[in-house]
Amino acid sequence: MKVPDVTTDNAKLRIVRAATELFRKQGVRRTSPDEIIEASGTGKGQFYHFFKNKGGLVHEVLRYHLDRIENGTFPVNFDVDSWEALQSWFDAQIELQRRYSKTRACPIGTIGNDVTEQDELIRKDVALIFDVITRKLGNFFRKEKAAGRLAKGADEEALATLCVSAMQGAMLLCKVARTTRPAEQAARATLAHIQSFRVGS
Amino acid sequence: MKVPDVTTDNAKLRIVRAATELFRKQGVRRTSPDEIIEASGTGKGQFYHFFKNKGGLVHEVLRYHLDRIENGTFPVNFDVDSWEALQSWFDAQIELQRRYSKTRACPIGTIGNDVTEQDELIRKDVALIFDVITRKLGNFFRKEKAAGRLAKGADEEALATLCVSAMQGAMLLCKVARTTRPAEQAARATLAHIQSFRVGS
Amino acid sequence: MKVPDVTTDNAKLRIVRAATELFRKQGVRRTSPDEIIEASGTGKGQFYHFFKNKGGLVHEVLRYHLDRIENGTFPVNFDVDSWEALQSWFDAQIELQRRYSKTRACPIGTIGNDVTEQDELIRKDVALIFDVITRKLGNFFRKEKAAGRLAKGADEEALATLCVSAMQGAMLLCKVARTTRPAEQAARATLAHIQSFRVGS
Amino acid sequence: MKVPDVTTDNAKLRIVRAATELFRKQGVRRTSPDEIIEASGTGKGQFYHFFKNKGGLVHEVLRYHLDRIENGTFPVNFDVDSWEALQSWFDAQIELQRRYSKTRACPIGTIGNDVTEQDELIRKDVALIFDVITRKLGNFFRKEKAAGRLAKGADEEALATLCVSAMQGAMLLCKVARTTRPAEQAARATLAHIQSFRVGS
DNA sequence: TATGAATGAGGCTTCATTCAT
DNA sequence: AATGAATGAAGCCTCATTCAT
Repeated sequence: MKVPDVTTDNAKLRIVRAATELFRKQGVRRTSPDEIIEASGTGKGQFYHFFKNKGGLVHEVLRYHLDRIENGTFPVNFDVDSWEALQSWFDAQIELQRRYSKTRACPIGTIGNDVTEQDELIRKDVALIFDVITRKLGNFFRKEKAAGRLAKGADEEALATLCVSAMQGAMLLCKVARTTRPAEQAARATLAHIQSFRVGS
Repeated sequence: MKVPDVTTDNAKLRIVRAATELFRKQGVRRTSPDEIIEASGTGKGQFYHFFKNKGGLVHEVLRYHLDRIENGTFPVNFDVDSWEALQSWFDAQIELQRRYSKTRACPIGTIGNDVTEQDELIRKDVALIFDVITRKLGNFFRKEKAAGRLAKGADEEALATLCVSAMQGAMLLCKVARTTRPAEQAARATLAHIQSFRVGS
Repeated sequence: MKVPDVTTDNAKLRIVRAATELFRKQGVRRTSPDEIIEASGTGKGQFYHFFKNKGGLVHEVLRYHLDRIENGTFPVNFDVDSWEALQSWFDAQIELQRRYSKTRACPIGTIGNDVTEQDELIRKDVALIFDVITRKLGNFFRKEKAAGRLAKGADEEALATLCVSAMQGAMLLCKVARTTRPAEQAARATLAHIQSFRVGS
Repeated sequence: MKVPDVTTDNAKLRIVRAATELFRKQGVRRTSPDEIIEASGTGKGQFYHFFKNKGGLVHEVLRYHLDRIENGTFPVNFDVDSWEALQSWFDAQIELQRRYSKTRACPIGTIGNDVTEQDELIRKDVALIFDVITRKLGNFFRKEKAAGRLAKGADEEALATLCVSAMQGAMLLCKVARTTRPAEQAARATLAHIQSFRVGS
């Protein structure tokens, strides 16, 4: 498996990267192939050579996100393995909000929101990513419960879903209100809820 | 003198209603003036006679939502005044998800997600609505605290923000996963968290 | 003949006046009925009650200009009856340029330039006005020649045409160059030419 | 390998040429992109592929005029280098009027008249062209003065400005009066004025 | 691989005018 | 004489995609 050479290589990767950034900034629908081509410094032919169509590119962008989530190069680390890491998980998202205060910072959520009934493939891509994320958080809770550090009654999956939902929703509120407050409140409340299940410590 | 018949009459209202439904179903961006004109049985000139432009219509649609929220005719009742009503508030949203399982059910969130840096006016409209909603939930918590039925340490506003965030985010997860599960889990967890602050009862 | 009462009376006059100003500022084509209606504080029905269509209004605006030219209330006085008045005629136009340096100041020329093959009626209106203007200047030259103050060889009509042409053309140059220089140079040269025919004095 | 055939090939040039002609005939405002696309036998996408927008096309059309002025392929020759050439310069414009008796024949003036406050770029393009033209005429006068064939007191630039202004204005009069008379009179008078500065000969 | 010209459907908006009251 | 809703053609432009080289 070839490791892509970032500097010279690979119009394809350049397109994926340019698209990733543009999709995060303005959403999929508002980003035209021309814009991506321009930003990536490639040509029209390249685009349709590498990707069947715009949807094909979105698919690859989502794969790219998933890759980064799995190898830990995504701006937020989903491999939570300690209570500190959980705290950091929330903090990282608030930090993203602060940095890009005018846009929906989560690139996955942004794409998910643009999905329509038509894009079955993409919908599944996004679903898969949220699934992976939720499972990663859930794994931490399951591990803690197994270790007797989380109450028996805690529903690990529900807690994980709450984390993801609350932060995704909070980012929407942050975006429209132009403040990081909702994310901070949602994060604090969610964490408090989870902590209430902690045992011992 | 003609008595205005709400169902047939009144091109402006017909446009607002058609747009409301289309925006909810497919988002603002994917809905063209032509489509709205067609669906409302009006004409191009009407559209631009009543609304400065598409953004102007979005503004009116949001005002329409706000009106319905305030007078209780919105599909979800935000005037929560009892613990049962709070439970219903969550249930109503899950029910909406179930009904429109293929789309993002919350019409406000859908519009909010389509907002860009350009639409300052609309962004503020959406922010206002989320503010009203959050305040309404917060009012219930404040009332309960005042009545001694909610722990002193509870942060009413944070709880309200969590409710709204969690459900907005959960609806995104529901949409991409085509299941109401995330909404159910998020609702249950959020409610459990809030209940943990209840006193007496 | 009724003297229109400026303050209360006469939606029609209000429309004509608003249109006159808008046409001068932005040309006929760039000015829509709606804009005129808005500026005149009248209603759509008024407009089409008083004028058959937009062209009909242009016709009336031109009549309005002609009236003002004939009764001396136009911003430039065309009833030249002395060499000083001739000088003033040039100066007034340069002054108009200075005042409205960003637009073609002559309201007649502006309308004339917007005329197409279709607007036969309006073309004739404009032609008539330029005819009246040219004749007025010509009359002065004829009078002076009759009085022996202008050389026998002078072609009065050609001189008048030169005056009008040079200033109309110069105003175009002024507008695109954003300076009154062309008008000043054209005026000076034209005047010098005419003066060269003066006899005695 | 295809040899580019200027008449059929090259959509961009075909668009510029079609636009040039349509702009001259009916002005910029009255000419729609669709009309140009139709006349040039191209497609909508072509148009916006080659030109940012309609204004961008106008800009290119003006550059095209300037190119033709500078390389002598414009219908009027501005490289006046003799008194006969000066006479021809006037005659050519009268001839243009005769040929297109129903429209404003000067394509530059026609565009200049359509310019609004918004089109800064285009305004400057037109100003530049008039500048070039005026300078070319002025150069002839300067050369003649240097050679002692034009009176010392003659203002070369003012004379050039008079030539351009008078003919531009006269063409407006011609258009509205549907006769070439104003152009003939203005030309004759202007020439007479200039001749009065000739020395010797 | 790579380039960019070509295509045409459709999106948003303006405009001049007519109609019902 | 007055109001403003209704109409639909047309204007300008963007977009996703295909084609020729």
